[in-house]
Amino acid sequence: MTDAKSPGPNRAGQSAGPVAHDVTKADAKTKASSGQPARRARDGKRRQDADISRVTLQDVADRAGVSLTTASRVLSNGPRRVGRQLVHRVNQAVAELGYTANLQARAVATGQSNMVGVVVHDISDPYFSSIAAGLIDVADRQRLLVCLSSTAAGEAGEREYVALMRSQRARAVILIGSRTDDQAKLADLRHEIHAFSSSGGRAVCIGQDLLGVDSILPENAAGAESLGKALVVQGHRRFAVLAGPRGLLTARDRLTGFLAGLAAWSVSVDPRYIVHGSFSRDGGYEAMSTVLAMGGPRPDCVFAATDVMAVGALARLRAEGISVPRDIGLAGFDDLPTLRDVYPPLTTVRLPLARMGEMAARLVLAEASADRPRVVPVPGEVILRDSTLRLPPTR
Amino acid sequence: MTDAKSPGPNRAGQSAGPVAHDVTKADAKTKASSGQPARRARDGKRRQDADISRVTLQDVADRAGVSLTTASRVLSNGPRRVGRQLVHRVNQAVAELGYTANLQARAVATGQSNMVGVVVHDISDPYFSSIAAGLIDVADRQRLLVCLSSTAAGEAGEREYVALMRSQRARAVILIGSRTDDQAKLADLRHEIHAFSSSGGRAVCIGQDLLGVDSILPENAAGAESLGKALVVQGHRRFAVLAGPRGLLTARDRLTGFLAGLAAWSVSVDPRYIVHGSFSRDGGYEAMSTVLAMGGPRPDCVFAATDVMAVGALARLRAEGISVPRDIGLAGFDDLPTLRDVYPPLTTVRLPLARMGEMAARLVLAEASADRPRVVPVPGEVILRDSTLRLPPTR
DNA sequence: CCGATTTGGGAAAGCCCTTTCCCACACTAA
DNA sequence: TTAGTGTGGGAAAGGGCTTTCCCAAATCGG
Repeated sequence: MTDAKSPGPNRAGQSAGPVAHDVTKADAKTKASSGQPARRARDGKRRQDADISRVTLQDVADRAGVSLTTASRVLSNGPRRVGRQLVHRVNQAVAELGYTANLQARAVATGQSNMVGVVVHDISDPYFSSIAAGLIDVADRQRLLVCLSSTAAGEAGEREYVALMRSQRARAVILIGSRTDDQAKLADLRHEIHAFSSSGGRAVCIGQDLLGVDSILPENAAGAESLGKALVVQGHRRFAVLAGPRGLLTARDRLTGFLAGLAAWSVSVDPRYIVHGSFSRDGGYEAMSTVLAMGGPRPDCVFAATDVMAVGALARLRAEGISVPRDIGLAGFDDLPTLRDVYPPLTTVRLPLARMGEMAARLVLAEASADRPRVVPVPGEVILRDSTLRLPPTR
Repeated sequence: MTDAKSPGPNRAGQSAGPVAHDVTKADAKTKASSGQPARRARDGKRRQDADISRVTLQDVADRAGVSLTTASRVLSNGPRRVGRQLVHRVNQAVAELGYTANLQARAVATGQSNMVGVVVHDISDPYFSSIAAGLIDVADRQRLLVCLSSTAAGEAGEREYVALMRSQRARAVILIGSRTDDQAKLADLRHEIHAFSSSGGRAVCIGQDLLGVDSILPENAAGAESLGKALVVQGHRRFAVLAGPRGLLTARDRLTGFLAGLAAWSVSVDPRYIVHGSFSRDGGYEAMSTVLAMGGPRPDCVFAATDVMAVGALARLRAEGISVPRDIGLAGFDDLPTLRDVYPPLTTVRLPLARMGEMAARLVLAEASADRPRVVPVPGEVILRDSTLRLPPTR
């Protein structure tokens, strides 16, 4: 068994013999003519790094017998034209040496990069990965370099990553997910974003419009409100809510929106039946447990603030032998594609997650908004499925 | 009603006025003394970019009244020590100017970066996002910059991304997912990876050991074999296999492993009941359709090459009114956390996905393997759940 | 008190590119 | 002929950082 833990034998010269067009540096130099002391010194130093061969533009220029300038002009497609002959010679040299431009150096020289930082709370959460997928799709196509960070840590982690992106002189940063109501941390984050923006970067936020930057704004409250109304129309009256984490704004919006929807039909919720829990399968499971443990009449419908929580709740109900929807209704939020096949099919509010990611990417590419940040509202669509079906009492 | 769909009231001066330590460039310059023509020219050029203020190390040095060298030494924690006084002055200047080192420039100067490129087929697929989560978790902790690309395109896209990473002088590249048996494309990819490695980068592969680099290797064949045996033991005899895409090696391994497992108990599968389809929900759905459309006796157990396919198959069966496991058994592979609550609970082979990501990250950080690439096998664990339960024929 | 070491500071040479200038050399138009 | 206008090439000045090298001052053993 090849166990990586083992100390490992001595490092031998593994350098895997030269491939077809893998001309060595030495070879290139014999053909090149110039022998400035500067280059000699460099090569001397290079020797230390054993077989690591870094080909530079100078090497290409030497081999093609042109100046560095010309080589650069051929490779970076600027406005300046170069004669056919030389273009060909340069390209040939590039191929022969296996040269690739050093993008870092180019970024330093031009002062612009094509890196985009993306911050999600947890990439393994399908909510985020769906958004990220849309984002990456567009970004890849536009030859942007997407850097991803998973910051379960919250605002602190986000702040830190934005700072990192500023250091990287990234072109843009996209924050996905909800913020909490912690004003101090929020201020920190805003400050960092401000610094990022004023150093020339673009910032986009998906989820909330409170960072003072362009935002993609899912209509959590409105969506939840519509859902609430729809559930009342379906005949449900006694509700429980598995709200998200206390203080998380998305959770709050969905809760208040939902309650407003019920209130529109004069239905209210016993505050004890509003249970907070994390936006996760386990959070839903536990919150559901809490609800079940409570005395009093069992609610006839449960609203989980996210589909993922709903799945947890479903598991808990199943464990208890409570049937959905026969014994109790269950609704979620997000309409995650991954969960579209759970049984029974979940009533939920659909958000076009991949689209939201795409929109964010496009917002990044668009010109920075002139005076005030752009805010793109994204409506949610209530999808009624079996999980809240009101079955005839006869059966 | 908090409807975000409405045009929304005017967003007042949200821009959070200048914060305490937000000293402007101009301010800094009045205090600085030196006025070399070089710097003047630079500032003159800078003016064009309106308010975009890029603070450089030189600015910091000027403000602190030290040399560029000293400032650099304070910030890049090299071996060289600097006096307490100056350290303090520099740090103060950094804070006042809100300076952040330009990591690109640093990378150019030092010749090393901390970027790690990660290639997945589709980040919204929970298989990949689970692995990525583990990976990013470790990488973030080690202050590596994770860049992600979703290349549904296959080897071509992978090759391109590896090339990009070489251009970026990334420290490592991690390829996640299976390759096909297209030898030409594979050779291209290997060649590109070789170029990447010999320019000093590390390469790690998760899924297969055919790129000649360090690999995390899930034991697909062995896992599927065990599963096959277990299912026979459970009493199943007539199998159908929803294999993955033709030519995809992971799919092939799982298929052959499974068949081998059955063969160990002298059970064979009618080749017509081996249906290929994409590694996706829809792929499973369609493959299941094909199986159902076939005449002849219905199989009593279906093995889907991935959990995601199994979910698709389950949906298809449900649509047909066929009950799992009463009428037919169903097994998957991967044991995706996201799908652990589907009903009925899926028999499957568990792969420690997040762990695999972590292992890959650690492999990247470890020294390059001495002579031959390291290969870390990852065993799969058969998990028998209700979906293949053999119910007593009486009921 | 003196040569021998540390210390700690800075000038300048790199790192690998891009871009600005400047120049030589055709051509055209008058 | 005399500008006038492109063209296409290269030297050199950046871009923002690290690191080498050199030197002055401080410390130290005897």
